[in-house]
Amino acid sequence: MKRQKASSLADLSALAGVSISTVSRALADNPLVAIATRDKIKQLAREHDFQINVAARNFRLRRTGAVGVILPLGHETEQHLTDPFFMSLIASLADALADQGYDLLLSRVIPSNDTWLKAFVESGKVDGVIIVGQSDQIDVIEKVSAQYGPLIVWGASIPGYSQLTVGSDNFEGGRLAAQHLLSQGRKKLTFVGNPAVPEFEARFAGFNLAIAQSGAPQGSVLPSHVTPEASYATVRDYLRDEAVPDGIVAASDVIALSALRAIADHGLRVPDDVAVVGYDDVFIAEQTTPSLTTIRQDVVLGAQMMVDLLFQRMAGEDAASISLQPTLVLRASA
Amino acid sequence: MKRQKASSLADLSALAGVSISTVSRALADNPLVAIATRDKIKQLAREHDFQINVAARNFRLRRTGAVGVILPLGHETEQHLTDPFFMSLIASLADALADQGYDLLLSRVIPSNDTWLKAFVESGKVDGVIIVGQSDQIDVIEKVSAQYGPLIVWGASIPGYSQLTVGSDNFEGGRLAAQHLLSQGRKKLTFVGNPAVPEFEARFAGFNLAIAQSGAPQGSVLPSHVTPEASYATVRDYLRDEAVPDGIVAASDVIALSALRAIADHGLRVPDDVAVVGYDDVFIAEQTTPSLTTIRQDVVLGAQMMVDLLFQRMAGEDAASISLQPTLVLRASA
DNA sequence: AAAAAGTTTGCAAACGTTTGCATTTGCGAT
DNA sequence: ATCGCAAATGCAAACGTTTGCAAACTTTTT
Repeated sequence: MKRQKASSLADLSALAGVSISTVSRALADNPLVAIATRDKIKQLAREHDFQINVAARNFRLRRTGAVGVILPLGHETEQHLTDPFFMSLIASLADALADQGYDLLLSRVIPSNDTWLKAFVESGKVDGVIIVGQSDQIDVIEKVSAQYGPLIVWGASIPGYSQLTVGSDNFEGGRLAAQHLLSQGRKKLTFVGNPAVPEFEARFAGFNLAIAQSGAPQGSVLPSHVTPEASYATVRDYLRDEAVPDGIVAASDVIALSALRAIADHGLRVPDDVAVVGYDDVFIAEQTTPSLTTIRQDVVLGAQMMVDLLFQRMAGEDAASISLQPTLVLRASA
Repeated sequence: MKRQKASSLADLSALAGVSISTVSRALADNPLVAIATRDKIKQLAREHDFQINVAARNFRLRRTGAVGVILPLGHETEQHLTDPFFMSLIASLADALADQGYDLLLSRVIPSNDTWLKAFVESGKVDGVIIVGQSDQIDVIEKVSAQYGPLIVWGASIPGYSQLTVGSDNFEGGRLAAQHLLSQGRKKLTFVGNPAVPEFEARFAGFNLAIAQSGAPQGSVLPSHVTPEASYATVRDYLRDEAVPDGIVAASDVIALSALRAIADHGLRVPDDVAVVGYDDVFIAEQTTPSLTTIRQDVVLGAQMMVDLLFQRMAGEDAASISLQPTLVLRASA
C-alpha cells in the first residue's frame, strides 16, 4: 500500500473513492457526511499526512488568517522597536493571537506620507490591524479607522478621536507618579518626555493635576526623545544648565534609566538628591541601580484586551475603548 | 464619471474595455501589451485606486510572500522573546525582509513535541523560515533542515550538523572575553550561563582555551537561566556560597546585568573586586552602572546575512553558513 | 407497493490571479 | 488586392478550496 503524501483534497478523494466535496466536509467534521465516511477519510488523511493548503482555503474564504501588527516610527526613526515595553507587548500579542489560531504579521513602518496605513489595510494581507503606539500618526490612524473597522490601537484615548484604543489610563498614571513624589515631600518636579506623543501628553496632564492639587509650585517639562542616548544627553544638559529638580517623572522606563545615569554622572544621588519615577515597568526596571520605582502597565492583560476587541470588530460587532488601571510599583529610586 | 473603487482585474478590464489578461499584463508592465494600452490601464488603476488581491496572486503563484520567524522557547518558557538581543535581531529582520517585499510572520513556539517545526514548514503559510536561537531544539531543526531547504538558523555552527546557520563566532567571542580579563591580571574566572545552549557552549569553550593558553588556573562554570530574575538569584547564591572570582564572563548581557547587581548587592565593587564582561552589546549595555564591557554581535549585519542566505535557498541555490566576527567593546565593567 | 421524508453524496460554480496558446489586428511588401 | 509577418489582444485553464443545490440512496409512512 502506498504511503505517498496526499497534497490536496483531490488526492484524498481519489484514495477514498469519494468526491472532493465529501472529503472537504469530512475533514471539517460536517455532520452532513456519514460518521463512517468521516472516520475513514480522517484516517486516510492521517496516514498520508495530509496538510490542507492554507493559502487556498483562506483565499476561498476571503480571509487571511493573519493580523498585522504595526509599529509606526514617527517620532523616533531608530529605536522604537527595541523599546522593551513595546517588545513585550508584541510578545504577548503573538501569544494571544496564536491562541485564536491567527498569525502575527509584523510590520515596522516609517511614515513617509499619509497613505501608509490605508495601503496596508487595503493590501488584503491581513484580517485586522493592531497599531502599537500612536506616535505622531494619530490623525492618519483616525482617518483610516473611520472606514475600516478591525483596527485597534495601543495608546491614548483622546476626546474627539473615535479610534478604538486600549491603553493604561495615562492621566492617572502620570498623576500617581507625581503624587507619590509629592507625598514624599518633593517640591520641584520635572516631567521628562515629549508631550507631542499622545500618551505622554496625558501622563503630563496627570502629573500637572497632582501638582496643582497639592499646591506645590508648577512642574516643568523637559521634552526628550525616547532613545537611551538622546534622553541621556537631554537630562545631562538639563542638570548642567538648569536648576536641579528634586523629583523626576519619566515618560518611560528607558528615559528613566537614562535619567538615573545622568544624575549619577552629575554627582547626585538617587533618591536622596533626586527621586525618579519611571513608566511601564519593563523587565530592566528592577535591575537598575538603584532599582526603579515606576508606573506599571500590564502588557499581558493589555495584549489580551486588544485581541479581544479586534475579534469583536472582525466579527462586525461594536466595541468600546478600554482603559487599564496603572499601578505604582515601589522600588528604590523614589 | 464614476470613481468607484475597482476591486479586481475584472472591474478594471470592464472600465478599460479590454480583457482581464491584458490588464494583468499591463500592470506587470509586460512589453507584450502596447505601451499606450499599458499607460491607460495604469492610469485607470490609479484613478480607481485599485489594489491587487495579494492573496489571490500568491495563491496562483504558489507562494505566500511571507517568511516565518520562529523563536523556540526551549530552555526558557517565559522570557526569551523579551531578551533585547533577540528583539533587535527581529527588528532588523523585519527591515531586511521588507526591503525584499516580504512579510514577517512572527511565531513564538514552546516546543512540546518533536513535530512543531515540521508542521510549521508544511503548513504552507510561509516561503521560508528563520529560526532565532537554537535553544534545545537543535536536533529537531537538523532533521527538518535535511528535507526543507529555505531554513536559516541564528545560532552556533556545530560540527556534524548541517543546518545553515548565521551567528557570531561564539568560540572567538568567548576567547576574547576571557583573554581581556586575563590581560588585566585577573586570575580566577567564572563563566555564567547554561552550556547546554549550543551558542553558550561554544563561548564557554573559547573562554576555556584562553585560560589554558595563559596558564591561569582553570575557570569554573556557573550554569544559569537567561532570565534576569533567575540569573540574579544564581549569581547571588554563588557569591554567598563559593569562593568569589575576580572575573566573570557572562553568556549574555542580560545575565551580565544581573551579575552586576548581585555583585553590588553583595557589597563588592565592579570592576575593582570583580570584573564583568557581557555578550551581545544590547542597548542597555552602556546604560548600566558601571557601563558594561561586552562582546558585540552586529545584529543588523547578522539579519541581513540571514535574509540573503534565505533568499538564496529559496531560489534553490546552495549556500554556506556564515560566521561573523565579534568584537570587544570596552566600557567600565572590565 | 408506492409515496413521502430523511440521509448521504456529488456536481459545479466561485474566489482573483497568471500565463500558454490561439486569435485578431495593423501594416508593409508583393 | 492579397499575402505574410509582427504586434497586440483575448480565451480559457489552472491553482485548491468551500458550499448551494441537485441527485441518489435509504428508511419510514401510508
